[in-house]
Amino acid sequence: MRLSTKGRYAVTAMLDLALNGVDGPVTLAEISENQGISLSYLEQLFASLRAKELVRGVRGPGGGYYLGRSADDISIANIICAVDEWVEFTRCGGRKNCSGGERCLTHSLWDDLSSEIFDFLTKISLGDLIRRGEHKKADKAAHLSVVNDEGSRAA
Amino acid sequence: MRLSTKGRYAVTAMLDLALNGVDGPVTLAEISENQGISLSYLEQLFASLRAKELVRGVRGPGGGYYLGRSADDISIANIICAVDEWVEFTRCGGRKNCSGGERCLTHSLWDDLSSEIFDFLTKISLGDLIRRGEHKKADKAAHLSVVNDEGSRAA
DNA sequence: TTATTACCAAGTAAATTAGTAGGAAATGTT
DNA sequence: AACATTTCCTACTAATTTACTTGGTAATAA
Repeated sequence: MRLSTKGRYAVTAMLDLALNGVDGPVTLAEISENQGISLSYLEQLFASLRAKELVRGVRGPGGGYYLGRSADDISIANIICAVDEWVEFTRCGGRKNCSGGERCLTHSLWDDLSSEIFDFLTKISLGDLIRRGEHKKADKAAHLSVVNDEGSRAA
Repeated sequence: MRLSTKGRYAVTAMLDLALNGVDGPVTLAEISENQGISLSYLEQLFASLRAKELVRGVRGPGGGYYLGRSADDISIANIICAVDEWVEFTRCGGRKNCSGGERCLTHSLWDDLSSEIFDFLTKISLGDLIRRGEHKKADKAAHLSVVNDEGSRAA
């Protein structure tokens, strides 16, 4: 698992798309404006996202992007994997007596950790993030306070 | 939260240190040999780890590194933060009507996700990883073992 | 027909990663 | 005291990745 700024850009853009794409497609120009990401970089990111069918593009005036499927069916891991090019970390394949030997122990430990993080991010969907945001928004709008529900954490 | 190969190197090295440092300090040369990380790069990483007091160096012959504190008191997040230089992602500080406005919503959502991942990695200690590895080792010892050695690969 | 949008490819500047080189400062051993 | 070993420190560099730029082509609604 890899978690870089590139992945964040992608998650942020997808979140923007999910939030603003409820009625009609969202253009990359809008997302670029909203999130301060260059248009061309977004194009690169969306090329990857489109390849994994996480988004669907519509050309021409009034066009833009839709989510490729329901926000509840798109996990954060999906998004990050689409743009971040899964990097194999254990380079023991070619190294002397790595398999079986002790020196690979740390590698397999890291692999376990890595897939645990992956599982974690797999369980969080775009839909989850949106609902979490709606709670926040509602709280703010109603000027309520003390509703301390499970997901939201004060910072 | 950031999770790069640099962080992995650090976690792997710390794991190596924790595993091999039970009786006496471990030299960076050993870790370099074990993990296939260049000595100088390890020196850089350990400079950061030392600054956060996650390791303690002993100079001279027979010297090397100890863990700065108990393996149970060192979280994966500690390690990654030490070497990875926490990057503030939300760049809204200077951007027009970002605070309060809708355009910051995705940012705060990402922040929540980010700190959730951070919490997750905070709850996993080096000690946890080691214990997990010991279980694996026991399994393996009973089996022993397919030597999966493929000869040449460019170093 | 035209403007608008996705889509595509090549190149580049900036940042980060990973490694080199050449030391100096401690410290145990001889 | 001399020496080898090791951390510690600085500066440089190659490779890679990130983020952006430029200059298009293709589809499509108006």
